[in-house]
Amino acid sequence: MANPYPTGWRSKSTPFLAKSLQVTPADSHHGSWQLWGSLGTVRIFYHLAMIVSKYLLKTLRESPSGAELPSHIFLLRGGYVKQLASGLYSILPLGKRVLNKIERIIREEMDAVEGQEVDLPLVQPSELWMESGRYGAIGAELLRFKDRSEHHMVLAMTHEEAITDLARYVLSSYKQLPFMIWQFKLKFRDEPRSRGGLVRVREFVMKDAYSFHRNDQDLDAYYQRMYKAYENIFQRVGIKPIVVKSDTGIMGGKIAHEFMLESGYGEDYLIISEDGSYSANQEIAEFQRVHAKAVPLALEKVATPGKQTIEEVSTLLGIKPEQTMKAVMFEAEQDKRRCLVLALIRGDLEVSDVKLRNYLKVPWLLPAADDFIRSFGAVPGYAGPVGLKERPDLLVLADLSVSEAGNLVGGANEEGFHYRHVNFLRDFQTPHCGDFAKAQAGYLAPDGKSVLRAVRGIEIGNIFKLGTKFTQSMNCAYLDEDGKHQTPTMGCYGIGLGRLMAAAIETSHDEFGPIWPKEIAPFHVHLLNIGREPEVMETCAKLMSEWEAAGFEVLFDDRDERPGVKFKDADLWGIPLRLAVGKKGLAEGMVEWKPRREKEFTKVPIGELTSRLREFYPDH
RNA sequence: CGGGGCGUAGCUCAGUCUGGCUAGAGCAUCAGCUUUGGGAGCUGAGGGUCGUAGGUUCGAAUCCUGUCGCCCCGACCA
Repeated sequence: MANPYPTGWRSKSTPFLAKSLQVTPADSHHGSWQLWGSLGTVRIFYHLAMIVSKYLLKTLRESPSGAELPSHIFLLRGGYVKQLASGLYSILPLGKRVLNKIERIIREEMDAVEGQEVDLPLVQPSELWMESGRYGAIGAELLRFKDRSEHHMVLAMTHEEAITDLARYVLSSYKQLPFMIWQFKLKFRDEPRSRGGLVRVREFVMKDAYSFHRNDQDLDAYYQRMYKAYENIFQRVGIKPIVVKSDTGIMGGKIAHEFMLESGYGEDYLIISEDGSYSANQEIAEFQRVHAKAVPLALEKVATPGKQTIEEVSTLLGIKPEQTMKAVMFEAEQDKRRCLVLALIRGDLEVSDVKLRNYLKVPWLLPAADDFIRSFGAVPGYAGPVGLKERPDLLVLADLSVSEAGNLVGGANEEGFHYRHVNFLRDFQTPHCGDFAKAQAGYLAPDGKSVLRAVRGIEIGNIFKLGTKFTQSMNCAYLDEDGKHQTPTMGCYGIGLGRLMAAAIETSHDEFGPIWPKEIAPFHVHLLNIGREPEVMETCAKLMSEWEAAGFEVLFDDRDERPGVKFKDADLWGIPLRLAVGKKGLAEGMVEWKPRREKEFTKVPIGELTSRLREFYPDH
């Protein structure tokens, strides 16, 4: 370059600035910038180093209205993301760097379990989803539309169908099994309500992995390896998840685990035993019922005029709610027939509709309409199982709290009357007895050895033994040693990247901003100058180029801002190490060394910085 | 989908109840000067069809109706 000071002469009164720091585009073909100093030219490559004055980000002094979670506030204030619409976020360069780091970690862990990375379409033909049966089973969350040639299409909310389609194309022999295919891929879910910044969004990138196996034993073994891989991933991003058993829902699988971050903002309720031996999502959590065995007394009708709720009835009769029986009624469709579901449960417990749905194998349950209830001879408010005529479309389900207890007060199916001393088998029967109750804090753990407590959690990943749900419905098969067609069994494993980034902040922040774990911080080093003296700027330029050459990622805050502004932004950017170069320190040959996690800085001789850096990042 | 709240400058908000001059402040941005260790000071500048459509009125950010958007609680969530 002929002219070392081509543009941007800042100030007539401080011409030395132009010599100390002048940033211009380098040879435009190299996508880099050059810093001029008396040392000569320093070329800066974007992927390794960045100078703040050229970086596309914007920090906010105040948090935008509506942001409540620390992760939401800091991601917006720090310039990591920007909201475009409800549940839709633009990722800015700084946020993208964090996501890239997360991707790198996940890719390494997927490699370690022999995953093969692919990329499948977001837009998919509806036929594919009809084939698996999910087109009808999923509601408005699945976005459906027509393309210009009137083909029915969907935006994929997950990729089981597409992956099974790929698997049935490539898979022919047992010799190919097992294998695992995975991708980082956009998902779209038309959520009824997005919330909490990146915690629940409508469009997001997910790492989704799918494994194919000859049998359940092989799937079980691989599932365990994936479980371990997930533990590695979360540990590396600085998160300590609670792992819970979870609902397998209409996916039809067998076993699933969710990796949850405990958080008061979480959408899921987790049930955990005090001794730590049991944990499950509340949807499916089990517990041990406590009930007194009693000698059945004679059935007795009592007048309870106007008393419909458990509370009213038990108060009137002077008994405890646990001596009553509640009948909760739903409508469901089973075998294409509209059915009345009469769920019986002890008065003090609550019905879990997830458990009901899973037992009945139906996708939905609706509260039953009054006239529908009456058509079965039951009376809303006074409904009970006693005296109801058996019908094929009447499904009576008895929770263990009812079938194993006795002498309960239940509805008489007559306006204003209940029965005392209702007993299972003697007064009513049903083959459908089981666990249909929602577990609550304070109940006994399934093993009876400790008490359950409830915490809220954010789901940050799941692993799922799918079984043959997709391979069967979509006709994915292979030939075994005997030349016979066999259906492979599947597992699927997901992690939402944006949510993971938010979860990392939820786990690690202070009042000023995030404290990024070393492995996912957007940069390794945050370098900043205090004062604009030539020697300060030159030292910064020299250090930057030295570290860049050593492979460290450096963010240099070269702005002509007051130290306070730079420190505040440094906190907001949360880079693990902040190094400040100022005239005073420089006079002693020192630079200020401040890990983000610590309150105070220490002074380090300039000559030792690079070796200290290597100690700070031993894995680098 | 039910309940609640909010839409005024890039961001945070005042003004709306009780209609009335050219629609305001702080922060941010641009220019200049000063300043330089935890979000500086002064001077000046740019930036808003007050979400949108209609209505009432001599006159609407303000009152009425519709509509769109955003947030929170609940329902929902492979």
